[in-house]
Amino acid sequence: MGSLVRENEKDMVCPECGGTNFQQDTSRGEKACSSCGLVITAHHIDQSAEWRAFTKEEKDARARTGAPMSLLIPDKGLSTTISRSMRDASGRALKGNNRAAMYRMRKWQIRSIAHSSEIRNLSIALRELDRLASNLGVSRDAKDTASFIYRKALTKRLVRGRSIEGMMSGAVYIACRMHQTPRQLDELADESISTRREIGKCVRQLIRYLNLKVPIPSATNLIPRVAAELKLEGKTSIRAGTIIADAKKNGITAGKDPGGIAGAAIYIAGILEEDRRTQREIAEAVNVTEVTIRNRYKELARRLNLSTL
DNA sequence: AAGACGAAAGTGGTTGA
DNA sequence: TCAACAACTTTCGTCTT
Repeated sequence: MGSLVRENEKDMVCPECGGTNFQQDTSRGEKACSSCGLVITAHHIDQSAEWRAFTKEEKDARARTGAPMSLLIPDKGLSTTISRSMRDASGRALKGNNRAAMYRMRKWQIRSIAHSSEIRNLSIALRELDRLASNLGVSRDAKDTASFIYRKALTKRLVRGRSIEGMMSGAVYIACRMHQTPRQLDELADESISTRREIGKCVRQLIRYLNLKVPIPSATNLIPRVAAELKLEGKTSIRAGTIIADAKKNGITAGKDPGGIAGAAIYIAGILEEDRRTQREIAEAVNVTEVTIRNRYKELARRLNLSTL
């Protein structure tokens, strides 16, 4: 299925303007023409399994058939422990080879327990990832990245002492930024049990200890998603994009909430292109208040000499 | 009546001593 | 660790369409 889609993409031409460049709006599964904004394909549905398996055993274990496995029972009740007393069943001390063998077995057993606890953690975490990704419309690529980040965090023991949900939310947040489809901390916090504050902490930890380089969220990247949400015409979202580009050149955007900038740009573009949205609608879409939209928009209008406003 | 505007006070996060 | 600070929010009264 995947290859088919990719082949079609290669020689795709926009029926509206004949353009050949397309912008992927992964949050909605939409693809839009870069020059006129026409939405070409909507609703790519991911029909593949949300997990990956490399061996038959793994596949069998994860297929959703067969008796349910409870993740709430540690080791599914099958664990055995080897004591460190180094004595046999009748209490005699072990000697020589036996002793060494027992020591090795114990070591491996401990390792396997540690390993299985990671797997348990991961299976909970990946379920959380699925939930977050589908509720937030996160692309498959970003999802993979999030899962990769989480695994790294797990092996580096960063999850210890923090909630799985918070860490996973942080991983998703970072992954989205890396894929140029930023979500806001508030959006994550709405879907997660964790608070915005906790997620923020996790994000900082992840970036610091995994040495991730994460692009700063830019207002530009917010446009496609918001445009889709507000059903803007193509020309309007393009106009908004150029306004933001101008604003960046003039250095007005530094230190400002990208949501506010994007909102203001869209508001202005709406007026200029006769495709108006109310401040309230926009404010809701970009998660800032109307007041912020107003402030940014007045600032933009003044600094960019947009006299028609 | 809905939308836009702006003042004033409050909040959470960053910075620099 | 604390205070200062900028950006943003909340709230609310007023003006405009």
